[in-house]
Amino acid sequence: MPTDATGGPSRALPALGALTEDLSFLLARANALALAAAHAALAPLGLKVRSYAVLTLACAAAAQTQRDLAEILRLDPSQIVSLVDDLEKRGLVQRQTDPSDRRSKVIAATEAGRALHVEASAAARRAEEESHARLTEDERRTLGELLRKIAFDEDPGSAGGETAS
Amino acid sequence: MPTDATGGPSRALPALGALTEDLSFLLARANALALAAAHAALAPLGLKVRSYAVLTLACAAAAQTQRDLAEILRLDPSQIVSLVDDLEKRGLVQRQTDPSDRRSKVIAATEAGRALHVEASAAARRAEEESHARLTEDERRTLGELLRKIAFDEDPGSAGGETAS
DNA sequence: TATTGTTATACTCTATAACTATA
DNA sequence: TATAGTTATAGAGTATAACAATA
Repeated sequence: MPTDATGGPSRALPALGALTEDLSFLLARANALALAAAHAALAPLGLKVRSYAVLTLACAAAAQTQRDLAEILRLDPSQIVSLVDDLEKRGLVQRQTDPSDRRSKVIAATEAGRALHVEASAAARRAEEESHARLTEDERRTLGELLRKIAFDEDPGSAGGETAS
Repeated sequence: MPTDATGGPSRALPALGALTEDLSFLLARANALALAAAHAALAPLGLKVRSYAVLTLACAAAAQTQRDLAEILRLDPSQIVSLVDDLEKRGLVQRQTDPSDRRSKVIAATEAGRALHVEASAAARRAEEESHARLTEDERRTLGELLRKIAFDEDPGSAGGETAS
């Protein structure tokens, strides 16, 4: 029934031992919790975290090709296809052939897509609020800074180009 | 090629926009990075993050049944079976029928298992060191505290029993 | 020849339900 | 009857390779 090597809330766990000190374990668990909350919040709108991310980018100011989306979301281009397929079938986004390079397709949100995104965005925020309820505004800012260092500020000198999983 | 809605290191991404402010997005991305580093570090030892976690618990002081492992790792008991199967075939852990309740099986690490765990633990630590390189000792402690609040300290009054994903 | 989007395929992971043996 | 472990199966998710259209 559970999914990730992480998961649920409180309920005293047996003998977790040193694991509660392990940053990677905590990261995985916190992420699973936030992910679960987001999924639950988006489900009523017919969205998953992935499709919500695509819709979000489609609503962004700058137009993005599918290739862009794949890079931003670190997904394979072939996975973007099915995500966009689904959103397009539901009239939430449109594929527009880029005139300057007719191989590329720019993904643009429709009016309906933008409307749904407003709702979805609010739902996602509520979910985040729920899973981060124990953090003060200050703590959230701090957490953001620290996570950004791990997620983005990697030393350019070190690792080559890790591929997730 | 990529996997998670997150992933790789630096390399300036196009138009990430407000996403860099989104705690959930940062959490997912940081986790994917740490996970990827751990997987890469453990692979040469024939372990994945999951099997390493099981081996770690099998090496712990307190004896754990498969049911315990399932709860701690938030995995379904049926998934524990195949993880333990694999480790047992390789002579790293043993299933011992609990005399006090012959339905249960306690998972215990063998000598070989403990030896491998020492190596694996070091590899995991090196991987963590790599993905958290930009954090000072102080920052890591802070990050741990904040993540623990999200991962464990959930308000007992709120959520019932979310199931990851 | 290289690249974008697409399709197809295999493989892993996850979710469920049933079965057995014990209690 | 309830629980621990097991098995089986269906569905997501992921990884790869190939293909058509365009550059």
